[in-house]
Amino acid sequence: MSKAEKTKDYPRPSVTVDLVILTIAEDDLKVLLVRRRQEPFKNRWALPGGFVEIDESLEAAAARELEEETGVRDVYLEQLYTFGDPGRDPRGRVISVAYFALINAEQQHIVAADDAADAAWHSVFKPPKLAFDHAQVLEYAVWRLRNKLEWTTVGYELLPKKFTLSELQRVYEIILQRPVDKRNFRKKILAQGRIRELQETRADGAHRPARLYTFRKS
Amino acid sequence: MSKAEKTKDYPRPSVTVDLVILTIAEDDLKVLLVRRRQEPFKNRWALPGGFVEIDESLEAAAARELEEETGVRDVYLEQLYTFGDPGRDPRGRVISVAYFALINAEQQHIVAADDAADAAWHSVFKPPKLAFDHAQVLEYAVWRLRNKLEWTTVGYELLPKKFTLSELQRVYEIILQRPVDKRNFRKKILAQGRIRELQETRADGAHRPARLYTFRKS
DNA sequence: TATTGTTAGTGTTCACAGTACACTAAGAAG
DNA sequence: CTTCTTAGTGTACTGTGAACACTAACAATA
Repeated sequence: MSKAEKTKDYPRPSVTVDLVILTIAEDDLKVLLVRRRQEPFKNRWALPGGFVEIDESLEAAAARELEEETGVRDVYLEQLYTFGDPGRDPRGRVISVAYFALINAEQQHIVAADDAADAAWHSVFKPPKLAFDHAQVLEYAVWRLRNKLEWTTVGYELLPKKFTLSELQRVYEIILQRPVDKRNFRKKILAQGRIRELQETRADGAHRPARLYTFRKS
Repeated sequence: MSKAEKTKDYPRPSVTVDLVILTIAEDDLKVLLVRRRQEPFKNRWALPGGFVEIDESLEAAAARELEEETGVRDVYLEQLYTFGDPGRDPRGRVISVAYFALINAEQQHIVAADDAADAAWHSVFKPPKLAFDHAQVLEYAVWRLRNKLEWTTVGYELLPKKFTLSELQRVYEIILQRPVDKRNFRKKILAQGRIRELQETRADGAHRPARLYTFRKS
């Protein structure tokens, strides 16, 4: 900032936001990708994103793009990292602020805006070849999600309001890609005191119905 | 990125890097600040920083600014967060990618480049009023450093090659702002196996000399 | 209506890590 | 040789994470 007075002397890069939109579906962790219709990387899959408007905060730009792509708002959204290597976009200098968003199964109605007609969910664990440096961005997002899962309550963002402990456990197993002990898991989660037991159960098959819980936002 | 094809339609923000350069001195955690000579915030202290050149990576820009301000290179440097609220700079849209750097006592020869003649170390715990949103940036840097201290080996970046365990403990106490138990600290640090005992001691006063250790980069 | 299949739900033991806590060792100064 | 100051060391307790197997409740069907 010390030299901001010289603003006009400097050629300015373009600034975009790229979104890693994650959800749980089909017993897998999925990322929303859009197929590119222009060069460069024509027909490759890419993370959704777009330019930051001149009078809009980075977070607002990310939220706007998210809503354009998925129709959802008011979901978990966090800044990830800023990627700005010259050469990451063959058309010129583009600095991209990556965000990651978590949406739950109830919010997965993709309304695919014009510029994202070819949007689809892909497994984050075996994604297609991605445009730009998006493979790196995605990898970092998954790493960050795994870390946050252990220290925060982000897991709940991937579930609907009411959920069973087995569903929550499955979310952890899918993200961490390893089995989790049922008893230890329940003990730990309940000890945190972040969820409230409901006087309700859900039966979904030929077996004992599961008790429903809800996240207690404090 | 999906709309990058329309680059030319968008007014571009300026992009800068701001640096939170931290060191241990005078038994305190210090940040390097520069006094602004122009409006806005004339005469206020600010984090050093500057524009990202069009063909330079963000990290390279940060390293370059760091070297301009302090003369040091090859030190710990990590991207912190990107601040981009419209209005954070009264002159126009400026998006700033914040980095934090750690330098040790031996590297504190500030060579104050032209544009930073008024550079000085200030306590991070009671800093002067800062320009722009730099107070927020600084606060976030300290929070991040505290976290990293517990999970990584960043602490060693603040010490010279050879150091005593008491010096290392003091670094932890200063950053965490709480006393640390000597025996538990030594046990934990030695158990990590990240430092190597040297066949050397240092006497600096009327008391038993302390054994020197060195960080083992693996 | 009894049996089978399937998921829900529950406690205890053990290993390890973090924490609390007090004395001896080695040098310099006087 | 006494005093002062920092370096250096071990043990007991507490809480947390990990391993591990059986009963409960329902639907389906024989």
